[in-house]
Amino acid sequence: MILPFRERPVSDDQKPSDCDAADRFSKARSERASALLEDYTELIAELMVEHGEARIADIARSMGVAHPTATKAVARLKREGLATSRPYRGVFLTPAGEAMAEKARQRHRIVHDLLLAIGVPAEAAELDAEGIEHHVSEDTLRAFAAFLAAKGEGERPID
Amino acid sequence: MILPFRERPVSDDQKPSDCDAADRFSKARSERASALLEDYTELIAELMVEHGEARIADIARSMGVAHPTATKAVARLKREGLATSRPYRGVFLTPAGEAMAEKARQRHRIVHDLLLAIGVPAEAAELDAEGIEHHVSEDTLRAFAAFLAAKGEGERPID
DNA sequence: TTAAAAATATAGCCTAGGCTACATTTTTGT
DNA sequence: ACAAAAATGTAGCCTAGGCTATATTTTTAA
Repeated sequence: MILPFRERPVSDDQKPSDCDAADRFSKARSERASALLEDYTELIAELMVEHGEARIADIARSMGVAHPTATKAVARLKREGLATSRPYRGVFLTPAGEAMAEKARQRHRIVHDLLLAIGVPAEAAELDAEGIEHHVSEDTLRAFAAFLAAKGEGERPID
Repeated sequence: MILPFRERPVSDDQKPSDCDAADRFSKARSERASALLEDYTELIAELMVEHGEARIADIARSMGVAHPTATKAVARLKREGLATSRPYRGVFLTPAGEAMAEKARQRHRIVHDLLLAIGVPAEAAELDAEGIEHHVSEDTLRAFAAFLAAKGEGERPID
């Protein structure tokens, strides 16, 4: 016999520390949704530095997608006020886009360094950081940075 | 002037350790795609243990989605051979589904423990583990486990 | 300078994963 | 036993994010 959810004894439901599974899953879902935008802004910023411009073809190649997919993504970036572009010209980040890219870059670096500090092989750290970075909250990031600082690996002269 | 990608000087392109950005992004994308299936199998397994059955309503509530969304997800689980169900009855995991749930549970626990060991606040560890777990490779998981073992926190009597 | 090549745009299709609204079946309680 | 409530199913809509195919514009090179 199944009781309606709210009438079930609380202790039977979840541990007190488990602040409702729905919250965790919702958070993870919304992070997944914004992950792509962060990836694109981060990549565009990187291309600007490396090549002086960010072309659709380069973006598509680096993201590993067909160019119409990159075009669509850029359209969404523009819609969200993160980028600008004009037909047949490169893509540029707005200040908001730059800010997002910079935050992503920092988070990526810290996550990557932490994985290395934990003893994760370099190649795995490289690959996994990309997925993990989008799910690291401010609190967690702070803890990572503190851990790195304590290990004396907080500074990286070359990036 | 922009050269076609393949003709650009390699050193200008990316660092040698950067085994093509496209690979990283593709990996992250495919992980995002399977993350939901893992979440559902993990949740269904948990509901089976806690309530003796996994109803659509409970699944939807715990995932924080409307029930038709849960129904669709279950349909996909069935299509992929991870679950079975009959109209107006609960959902059951196949052996493949059980295996996926068990792997997810293990990964979740190790990631969660690692975050705590690093010094992440309990609440943040709880929330972030949900998103992070899907992006942790076997190599990285092994490194996490080794780190925990070295810190003497590999064992957790209660789970 | 002009034809070929490369880059970009656009149209149209697909799947996943959300949602609401509404129909149907089970379960519950009197 | 049966009406009300709860659970489930189903239809249909939306957006994101993939893709291919085809048109158009820029760039390159002969």
